[in-house]
Amino acid sequence: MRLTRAGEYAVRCVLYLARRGPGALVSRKEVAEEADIPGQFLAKIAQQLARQGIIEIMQGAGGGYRLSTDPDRITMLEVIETIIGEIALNDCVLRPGSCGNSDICAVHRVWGEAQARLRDHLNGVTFADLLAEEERLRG
Amino acid sequence: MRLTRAGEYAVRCVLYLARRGPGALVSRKEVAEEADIPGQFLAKIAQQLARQGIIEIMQGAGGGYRLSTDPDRITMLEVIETIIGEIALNDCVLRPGSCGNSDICAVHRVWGEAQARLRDHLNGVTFADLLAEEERLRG
DNA sequence: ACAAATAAGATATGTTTAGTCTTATATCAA
DNA sequence: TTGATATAAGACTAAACATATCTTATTTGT
Repeated sequence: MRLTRAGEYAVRCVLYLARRGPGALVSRKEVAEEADIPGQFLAKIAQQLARQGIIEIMQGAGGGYRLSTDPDRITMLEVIETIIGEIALNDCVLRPGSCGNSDICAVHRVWGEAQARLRDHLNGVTFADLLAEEERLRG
Repeated sequence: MRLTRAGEYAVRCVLYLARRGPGALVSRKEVAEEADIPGQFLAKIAQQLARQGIIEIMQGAGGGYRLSTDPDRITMLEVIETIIGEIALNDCVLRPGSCGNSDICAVHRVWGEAQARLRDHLNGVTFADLLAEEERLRG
């Protein structure tokens, strides 16, 4: 896998919305400026997050973005995989067909295990955790 | 990070050499054919592995590749990082300077931890382990 | 109706990956 | 010492992907 810029922006976007409070409606402009994300690019990313149900997008004047649910119910894994697809460390793990002998491939197993651990780890981190950690780091 | 094709080929190459026995000198042609790696591309990869001291390259007629040491002293992490550089899940973890506020960045910490775990895991797998696992899967 | 805001598709642009081509060099054997 | 075999190394190419930006349309509030 690889955390692309887009994935990083998605995390920043959700984290910023979480900081502004669960119910806050925040304009794209504000998110883009404060989280340092190119505006139009953010629009694309936000659309994916909205399709996934992580955020809600309000159109028209006074519109903007808002978290769909509480930060403690949004995990880093969810946000990242929404943007970059399922985390896969190599092709043959994600698509067994691409590795001719995946049944008898010992390497395959190692990658599968590493991938599972990584996903588990990221799935255990919510945006509420990130907010709490931020508090701790600042305070 | 991302396991590139080159990284995958490197693993296959070392694994094939390990299978043929620690002292075996194997031609590039044989490795390329048996491990299904484009010949010229394998040459590049082998050169990197040789520079790192993982394999030895014998030039000239009758030349080829050979493991420099026992399979139980070569880890997957070593082989992979020889080819793709240090495993990094995102930029700001590898280069703290690229994240403006890495000191107070909670996300940063999560990535750092995930990265450390992944590297530890891959560092714990040697090519002797892979051979043993292959035996087990075949048997 | 107008202004503010996002939606969505088309279009660059740059970087990386993956691989090939070519020329040079090294080694062995006859 | 010549020819065949084999790798070394750098230049080059093609395709894929990432990272946007541009343009036009649509939605919403006043």
